[in-house]
Amino acid sequence: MTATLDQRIRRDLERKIRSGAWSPGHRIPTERELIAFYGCARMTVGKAIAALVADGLVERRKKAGSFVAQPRVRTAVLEIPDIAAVVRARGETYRFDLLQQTRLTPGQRPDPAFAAAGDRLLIEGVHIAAGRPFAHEHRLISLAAAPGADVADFSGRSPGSWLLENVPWTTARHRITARQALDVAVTLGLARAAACLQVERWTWRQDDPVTYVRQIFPGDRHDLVAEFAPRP
Amino acid sequence: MTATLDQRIRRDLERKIRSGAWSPGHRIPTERELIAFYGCARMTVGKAIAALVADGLVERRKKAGSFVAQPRVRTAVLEIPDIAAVVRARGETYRFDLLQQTRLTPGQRPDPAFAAAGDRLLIEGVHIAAGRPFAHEHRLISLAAAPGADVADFSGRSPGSWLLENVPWTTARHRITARQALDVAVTLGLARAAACLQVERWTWRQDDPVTYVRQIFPGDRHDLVAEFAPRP
DNA sequence: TAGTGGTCTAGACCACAGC
DNA sequence: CTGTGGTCTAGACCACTAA
Repeated sequence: MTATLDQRIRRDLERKIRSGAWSPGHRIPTERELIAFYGCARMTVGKAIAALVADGLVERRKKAGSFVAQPRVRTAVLEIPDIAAVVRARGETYRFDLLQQTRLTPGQRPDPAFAAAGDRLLIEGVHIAAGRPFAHEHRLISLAAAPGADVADFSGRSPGSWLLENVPWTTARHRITARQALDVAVTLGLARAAACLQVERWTWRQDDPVTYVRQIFPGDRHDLVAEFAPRP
Repeated sequence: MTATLDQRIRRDLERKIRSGAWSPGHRIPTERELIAFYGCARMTVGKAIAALVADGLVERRKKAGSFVAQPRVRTAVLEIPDIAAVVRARGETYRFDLLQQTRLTPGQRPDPAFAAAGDRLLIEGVHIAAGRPFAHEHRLISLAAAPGADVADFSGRSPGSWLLENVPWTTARHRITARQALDVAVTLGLARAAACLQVERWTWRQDDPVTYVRQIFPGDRHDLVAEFAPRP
C-alpha cells in the first residue's frame, strides 16, 4: 500500500491478467475509462500500462484498444556475471592462470569469429576456483579499441575484469553451446569426451569490435540460470 | 530525425556515453539543465533518462544527480522460443513423437524438480525436425493447474504449444547445463558420450507449479543466442 | 537545508486504424 | 469519420540525501 499510484494500478491490472480473470485477447478498459475508475491523470494509467507492455502482458493497438497478450515463452533474462565474482560468491578462492599471451599482427592467424582491424592480443588462460580449474578462456582483444591491453598484466587477473574497468561502454552478443572438452580436457582436468558448456561473447564499442572470448566450463561444475518473472 | 523528442534526447545522451565523451562516473546534466538545453518539459527528459536507467547506462541518486554507470556484463536477453517455431523457421518439417504418457498419483514417482500437489501427467517424447531427432523432452504437468491436459492428444503435437494456448499467464525459470547424451543417446541417434545442451524450465501460474520440462538438444544441432544491445 | 530526482495533475494536439 | 493510443506541456508537491 506504500507503493506509488502507477505501481498500484499496474499490480491491479497485472493481477487480473495473471489470475485469468482477463484472459488472453480480452480488451482491457481504455485509458480514459481507467482515469475515471482510478480518479487520476492519464499519464499515470499510461505509465502503468506501458510497464505491462514492456513485460509482454499487454498489446496495444490504436483505435482498437489495449488487449491481454497471448502468453509466450519469449525471452528470459540471463545472468552472465563475471567469473571471479561468481567464484568469490561461493566463498572459494579465485585466481587466473595465464597460459599464453601473444600479440598478433593483422595477417597473423586470422580468426573467423573476430575480424578486428589492426593488431590483436591473443590470451589463453584458466580460471581457478578453490585450486581447481573452473573455466578455460580463449580471448582476442583489438588493441585499437583497447589501447593499453598489451602492457597490462594478466598473470593473476582475468582480462575480462581489466577490460570492464578500462574500456568504456559496450554492446555484447552471447552464444551458448554444448561441446566435448577435447583439446581443453587436460587443462580442465577432464576426460576428452566430458560434456562442457561453452559461452562465447562478442563485444563492441560503438561499431568497433573490442574483444571475443570463448569460455569453456565443465558441465558438472557450472550452469546458467535465466529468470522470467514479473517485476515487483 | 522522425523519432519522438524523448527518443532523440535519449539517443543524444546515449551517444555521449557510448562514445566515451562522458565516461563512467561522469555526472550528466540535471533534468532542469536538460530542460533548458532542449527547451522541453521535464517529463520528456525524464522519460529519456528513465530509458537509459532501464538499460543500465545511467544511475541516479537524489540530491547528487545522475551519473554514467560503470559498464558491467550484467544480463543478456535470451531467446527461448518454441521448438516447433524454430524448426519451421528453418524451413524444415516438424513433428512431435510421443514415447510415453502416464498419469501419476501424488505418491507415485515423486520428482525433486517438480513438487506439485495432486495428480501429474508424465510425458516423454522427441521433437523431430526434417525427419531427424532434434530434441528429447521429458515433461511433468500438474493436472490441478492444467485441467484438460489428461485428455489432450500429444501424439503429433508438442505439449509445450498446447500449454501455451490453454494455460493462462505464467512465470518461468530456466536452467541451462551441458551433459552427455547417455540415456537419451539412442532416442537422439547420438553416441552415449555426445555433448548435449540441456534446458530445464519450471513454469508457474501465480504461485502454483504448472509444468516442468527438460529438453535435451544435440550440442552440434542447437545453440542459444543472447543479445545485449541498446534499444533503437 | 537546499537541490535533486520521483511522482503526479489537468490539460493539449496529433497520427492512426478501425468503424 | 471517430475513438484510441502516443506524445507533450507547464506547472506542482514531496522525499530523500548529500553538502
